[in-house]
Formats: sequence, structure tokens, C-alpha cells
Amino acid sequence: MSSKESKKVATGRPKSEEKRSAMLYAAGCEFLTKGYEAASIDAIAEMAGVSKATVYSHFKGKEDLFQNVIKGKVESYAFDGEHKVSDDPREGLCQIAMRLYELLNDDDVINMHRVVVGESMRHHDMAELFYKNGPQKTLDTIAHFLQGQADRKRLHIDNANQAASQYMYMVAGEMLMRSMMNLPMKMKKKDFVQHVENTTSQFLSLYQ
Amino acid sequence: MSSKESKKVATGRPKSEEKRSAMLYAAGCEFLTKGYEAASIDAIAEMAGVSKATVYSHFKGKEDLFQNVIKGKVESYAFDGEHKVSDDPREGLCQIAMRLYELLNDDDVINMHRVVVGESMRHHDMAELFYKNGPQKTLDTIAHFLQGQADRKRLHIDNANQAASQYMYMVAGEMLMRSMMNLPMKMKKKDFVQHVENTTSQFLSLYQ
DNA sequence: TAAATACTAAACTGTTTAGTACAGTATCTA
DNA sequence: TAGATACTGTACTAAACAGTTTAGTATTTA
Repeated sequence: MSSKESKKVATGRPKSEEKRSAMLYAAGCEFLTKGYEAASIDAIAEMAGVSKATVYSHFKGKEDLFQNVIKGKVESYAFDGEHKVSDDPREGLCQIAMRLYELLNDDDVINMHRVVVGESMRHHDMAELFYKNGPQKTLDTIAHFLQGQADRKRLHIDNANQAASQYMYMVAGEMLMRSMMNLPMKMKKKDFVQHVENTTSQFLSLYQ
Repeated sequence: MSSKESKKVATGRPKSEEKRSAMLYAAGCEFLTKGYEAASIDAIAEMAGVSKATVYSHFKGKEDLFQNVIKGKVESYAFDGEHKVSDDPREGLCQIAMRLYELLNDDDVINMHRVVVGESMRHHDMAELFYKNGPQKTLDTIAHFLQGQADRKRLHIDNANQAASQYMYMVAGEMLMRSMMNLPMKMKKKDFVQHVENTTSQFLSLYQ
């Protein structure tokens, strides 16, 4: 049912997967650093070491290229819910928080936030896709962890989703905001660890 | 010392303040809905009912126009620290939170977040200006309120800035994020009031 | 009234961009 | 080997855009 299979049996020279990757990589750099409007197809083609016509043979146009880039990045950077996490409430939350920290220190991740926010009016579907697979996935992971604790009566939580949102933004709200606006970080990693420990204690005290 | 006074004594026909306002208003619409790159000077001139040359007689160029728009908006939308707030911890915080809610429901405010985040790589100074007069001002207001409570021994707070950030993002983090990404709001105003009351209780329990 | 400046409309420059066309070459399958 | 498709390089189109110029008109102060 995929687009390849739906075509008649392939004949002649096949499209190069390598070139496709190179184009997507280059497009990623271009879109994420310059934004949709300012990104140039010529620049992407040159960076990918490919002729412009090849870009248009692999993708329908700028729009299509952009969507493929965002979809690809979203997949590869998703907050991994399957990651092993301690069963202890404090330790588990701290581990999750530190994974969040790493994520928010990745330039690609922050650039994606920037582009998606900046384009959210004109690319509403991309914003939705990004949010669902980005921030929402992180929230879900935290909520799932909290629900597990609640089920075992280790925490007293009515609404795990609400509590998850609370925790995430308590821990990382300001950092996320400042990163998106390209402002200098107030906390070094060591400070952040301390901050996470304090915040986690406070959070737990609300539900213990 | 202002730019006007620094010029030799005015003679001839003076520049129209009305036209200037019209241009800034139009530019505001254009920049805030389309972003910097996609905004068009021709469109701004037309919307303002003014010739293109007039735009360039009032402003040095697109860049200058953009900066004037952002500076103007930032001033007019600043979170008002002088606003009267109850002296009671719970009531005061709830009042501040509801003002924040109103702010985050203003399309102009959200569009400004979007544009500033989207342009923060290429207009670093604008991002800084916006953050200082926007989010930071809100944080300062909360911190100032909390410090007042701490001084009168009604709350036990070491670091008022940290506590302010905690409160602000606990209350409004998810809403802000979703708004910026142009996603449907989960909470109606009534739900938000309830949310504020619950969150405020929890927050206060951390410092009482 | 005269000098000075603001403003308009329209044309224009120079640049950039998305996307296409084409002729030649490379690489695949049957 | 032959037919098919990929890919290149270059040139092109058509449109948009920032910014300038010009010639003429309007409005101000002195």
C-alpha cells in the first residue's frame, strides 16, 4: 500500500536513497536554522550535492520537503517512553527530568520548537504533529509513571495528566521558554540537577 | 535630546503622526500574522492607506519598522506591576494568575510570542527586549509579591525568583505552550479559575 | 507669497525565489 | 544490449520583494 508499491513494477534506474537522505539532511539544516520562508531550495540542493531538478523529482515542492523534514525529526527525537526508569518515585522523576534536560539542550530540538512555533499559523498540521509527538509524549510518559505510582498507592494522585503537566513545567518551563527565545541559560547542568532534586521533593510532598 | 529636538528647527510641512500610527498599526498586523520574512512592505503601505515612499520617509527600512512595531507592542502589553493586588497570599496570587490568563488570551500577545520565538535567531535583540518586558516582568511581579509575603513572615521563601517561576509555569506553562503552537485550548475560563485555585493551594502549601 | 518639507502614484532597479525545460550522461532491469 | 528512468547542469520563466527615483501636488512656517 506504500507509495512505492502502488506504482507499477520498478524499471530503469531507481531513485537514490542516499541522495534522498542527503537532501533531507540539508533541508533539515536549512529549515531549522532559517525558518520556512527564508530557507532556499537552491541552498538545500547545493548543500546536498544534488541538482535542483533532483530535489523536485524526489519531492513535490518546498512544502512537501518541509513536511518530510519535520516528520522525520519528530520521529527521531521523540521522548522515549520505553526508556528504563527507576521504580522509586523520587528517583524515577529525577531520571525523567534529566532526560528532559538533555533533550532541551539539543540544538535541533530547540530549533524545531522555534520553527514550529513560528510557523504554527501557516502550518497548523505540523504544529499539531510536533506537539503530539514532542511535548505531549513527554507529558504522557510522566503521567504514565505517576499513574503507576498511584496505582500502587505510593502517591495520592487524582489526575495524573494534570500532575504531569505541573511537574514538567515546574521543572523545565523557564528553561524551555528561554531556550526558545535564544536567551542565555541561567543554570549550568550542576545547578539543574540541584533544581530538579528540590523541585521533585516539593512536587512529591504535594502527593504523598 | 530626542530625535526630533536634535534636528534643526522644524520648517515646512510636518510629518503626519496619524500616518505614522496607521503605518505602525498595519505593520503590526502584517508582521504579527505573517512573520518577519513573509511580511510585505507593499501590503503594509496599502493597508495603512499610504504610499510606499512614505513608509521609507518615516522608517529606515523593513528592519527599523519591525523593531518599532515590537517595541511599541511590548510597551503597550507589559504586565502591569503597579496593578492593585490583594494583600492575602491566596487571593493575591489568584488575581495575578487571572491577569496572566487574560494576557495569554490576547491574540496580539500570543502572536508576538510566536514571531519573537520564530525570529529569535535572526533578531536576538528583539527576543531579549521582548522577554525582559514580557515574561520577565510577569515573573518579577510575582517574585515581588512573594517577597512581600516572606518579609511579613506569611510565607517561608528563600528564593522568591525561583518560587515565582515555579508558580507561573505551574499555572500557565501548558496553556502558554499550546497557545504558541496554535493548538485548541483545553480549558475554558471557568475551568481555568478552578485550576488556578487548586494550583495556588498546592503552591502555598509548599511555603506555609 | 516663498521656501521647505510631506506625500502620492507610478515606474523602475536589482535581486531573489520557486519551479520548469531540456539536452546530455549515468545507471539500473530485463 | 536495449529500454527506461535518474541525475546533472544550465538556462529559463514568472512572480515577488526591498528599496529608489521622479514629477507633481499638498501643507506647513516664516
